[in-house]
Amino acid sequence: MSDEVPSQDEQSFLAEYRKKVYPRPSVTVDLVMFSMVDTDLKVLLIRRGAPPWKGTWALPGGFVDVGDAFENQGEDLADAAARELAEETGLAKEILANNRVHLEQLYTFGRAYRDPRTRVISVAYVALVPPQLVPLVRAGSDAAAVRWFSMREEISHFVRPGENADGDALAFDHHEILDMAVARVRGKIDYTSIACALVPPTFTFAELREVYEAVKGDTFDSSNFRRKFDRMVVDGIIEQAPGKRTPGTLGGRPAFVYRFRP
Amino acid sequence: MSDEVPSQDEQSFLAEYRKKVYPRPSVTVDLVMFSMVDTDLKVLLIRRGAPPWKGTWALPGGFVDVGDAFENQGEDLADAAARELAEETGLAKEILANNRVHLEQLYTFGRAYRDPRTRVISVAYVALVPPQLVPLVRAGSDAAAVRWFSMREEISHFVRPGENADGDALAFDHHEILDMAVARVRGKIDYTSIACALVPPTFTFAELREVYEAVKGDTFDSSNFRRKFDRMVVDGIIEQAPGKRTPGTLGGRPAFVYRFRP
DNA sequence: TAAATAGTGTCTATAAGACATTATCTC
DNA sequence: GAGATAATGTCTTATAGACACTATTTA
Repeated sequence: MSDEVPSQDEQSFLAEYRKKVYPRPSVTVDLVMFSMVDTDLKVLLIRRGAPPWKGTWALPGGFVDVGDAFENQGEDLADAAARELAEETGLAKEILANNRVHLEQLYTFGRAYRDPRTRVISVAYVALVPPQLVPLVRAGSDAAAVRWFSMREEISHFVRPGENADGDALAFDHHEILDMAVARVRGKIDYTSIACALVPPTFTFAELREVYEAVKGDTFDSSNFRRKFDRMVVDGIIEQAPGKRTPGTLGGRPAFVYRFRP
Repeated sequence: MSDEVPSQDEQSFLAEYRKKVYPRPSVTVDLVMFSMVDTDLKVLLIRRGAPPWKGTWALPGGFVDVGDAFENQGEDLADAAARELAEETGLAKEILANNRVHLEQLYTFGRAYRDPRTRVISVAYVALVPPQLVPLVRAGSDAAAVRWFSMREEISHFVRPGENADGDALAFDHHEILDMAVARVRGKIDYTSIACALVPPTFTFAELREVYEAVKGDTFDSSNFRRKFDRMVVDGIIEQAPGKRTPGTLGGRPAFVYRFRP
């Protein structure tokens, strides 16, 4: 080896670099998928068909495809989340393309030993699924079953790890992820229009209000909520659609119908 | 092999699992460290001493230690961020322990090919560094230099990738990370007390107002801002400290001094 | 007409912006 | 006293909660 060190350009550095391999974590995306059924906020859980936590309810998710990690670096994180969403629900691409699903990154959970298999760092995403897709969801390949759980009635019965109580727990640290997801949606519903991702393509004032009430876990005064609703109309977020919709079975004044503005 | 499949318990599954190895990404933490110097919001950048992007300014950061990824799963993400903060600034543990630094996870950036070396997924953290630590920061081992850049005067001169203009760019996708960090702090300063992480241990009304003005990039009416300030006092977030502080060089009425409540 | 749901009007309390005024220091 | 900065007072407007009221449908 000569004393003269050749100026190592980035090309040759790259070739060198790829020879060294340090231990790396696995990276997954986990999905907190919310939707509305009747007047309830629901979250989609899968029953795990394989260890670890076999047989327990968990958030859907899967590994991010990173190709060979060098020449082919694989898929983006948001693409991985969208792919998992399609796979775990069995919803076809065309259906998802025609029914806009709100998808946003939530937080990254990477505590050591959160997965016994190996170091797993999980990037969690929140998905808001329009309610017309709920009946179409089927168990994907990895899961023994999928089910929509009521946040109000059912999720509260799951215990958190460390709570010395009866009842089932969610797999891994998924209760923590779910808690943060609810907090995110609750926070953002006040100053964004994400609620619109949880109503059908056309909806009434009352239907939008039900979304707010389900998310916030509280009731909204009809008159005051209409101020918020009217602001959305004048701001051009929503607009009136043709026709009216007759409420419940026992009569009542038909309501105007609205839709999103594209 | 017999027809009878032994019921595979989680223990044996684990042993099996570890034999298989799929390609994995590298995971890093990147830090957006903000502080105040005079009346300016500053961000700490390092000049990269090694390829890729050698010689360009970048956010400090480094790889997450994942141990061997199996029996030893390494450090938590927040611990990695805290460790990098200490390493890149040269600040001793004791100093950091005595000067509370606000550290929160921002977002995870994982676009394919964002790093030419290999697939790198970066968990970005925002750190708010109290101003008394600014003079103590020295270049860490990995960096050729560190410098606090004024968000108002200097960062605006860096171009974003794709902008066909003169001027330097930040390394990787760090401009995107920085943009999101500013947006996060700007948003949270309104409804949290994070501004308190950017003032000295004792501070005046005017000093806290300067933090708000630097973060928001706007001026605040003194009288109206005092309402916010008074609310923090009655809410018990801050309290009056003994003594007064004489302002600028040319006289003026001395101001009351405040501190955080523990 | 009763029950049910949709939609309107109004009073009040709170918070925020604009701006005028008083107070206390140094030189 | 002049200049400088700190602290207070007040008027107006915007927004949110509480609640009373009117409107339109079915059975």
